[in-house]
Amino acid sequence: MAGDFYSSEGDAVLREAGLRVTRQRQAIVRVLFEAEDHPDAEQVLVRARDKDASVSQATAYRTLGALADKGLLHRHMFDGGVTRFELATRPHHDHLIDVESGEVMEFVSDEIECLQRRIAAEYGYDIVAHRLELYCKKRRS
Amino acid sequence: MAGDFYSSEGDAVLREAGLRVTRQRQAIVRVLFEAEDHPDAEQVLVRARDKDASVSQATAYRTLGALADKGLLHRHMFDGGVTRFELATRPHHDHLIDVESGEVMEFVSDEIECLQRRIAAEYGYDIVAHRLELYCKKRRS
DNA sequence: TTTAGTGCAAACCTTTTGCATGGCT
DNA sequence: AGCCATGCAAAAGGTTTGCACTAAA
Repeated sequence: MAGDFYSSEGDAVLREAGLRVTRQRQAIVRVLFEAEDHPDAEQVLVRARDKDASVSQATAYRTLGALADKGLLHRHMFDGGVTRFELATRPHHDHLIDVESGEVMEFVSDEIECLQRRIAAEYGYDIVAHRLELYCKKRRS
Repeated sequence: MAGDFYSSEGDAVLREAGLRVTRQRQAIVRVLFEAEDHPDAEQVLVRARDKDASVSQATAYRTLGALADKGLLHRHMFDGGVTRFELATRPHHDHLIDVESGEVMEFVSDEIECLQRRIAAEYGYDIVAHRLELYCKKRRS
């Protein structure tokens, strides 16, 4: 049931990207739909192999790259070193990272979005994309 | 004259980091003081060799890494793939990147800084660091 | 003199790619 | 059938590290 749902959703994403629907890609996209975190390629690979053991590293990277290039997936590099992925179908948000636990939270601020556009405009620019990350420590008071 | 100035400033930075003052490191730090852009390790290396041909790749990476770890240098990963450096002694600012020319501009917005702190506080957090990058295209109107 | 820094080259790690085979459409 | 996708393994690109030697303190 849940599997069917994700599977169909996933197939749609793949077709939208102009990619053929293969077992391996279905496994990868399902992992992305089920992910509640921001997995990197290695984690996606491991989880996808749980669904279909035949998924190779090359296919994981190629599929993630293709989906990201088509704009269906967002790439993040929170720490540096590893690229993390997130479905672009999710509503826009920025990230708050707990530097002690590594937990990543999401937030939205229309005020900040608005200020960003104003700043870009002052320089004569239009924003194509932006990245806002807050690295934080839990307040102990 | 200018050389002496930068040299002294550089020596101070190195001592502050608890590092020994060597010719190679002096060359590297001077490059950072003179840089008006956000060079990556490779660029720092090339420019440093211009001042002292004996600077090796290993020393460039080791020195940049040590200074960054000590907080005297900021690391950026604007595009993904390459780490770029910037002296931390410079006043705080965020970045606006022209995606067509690659040019990096700097800006400050007290309003945004303030909103960020407020958002973190809502989650019970204090901001340790943040990253705000606006990827933009020149407005053609 | 002691201890940290250096260059060189090899090792690392994540990501990409060439190639022959396999499988959507 | 045709063309795209796959797995494997090798390559690439940036960064790190082991080691014997050199130089700052």
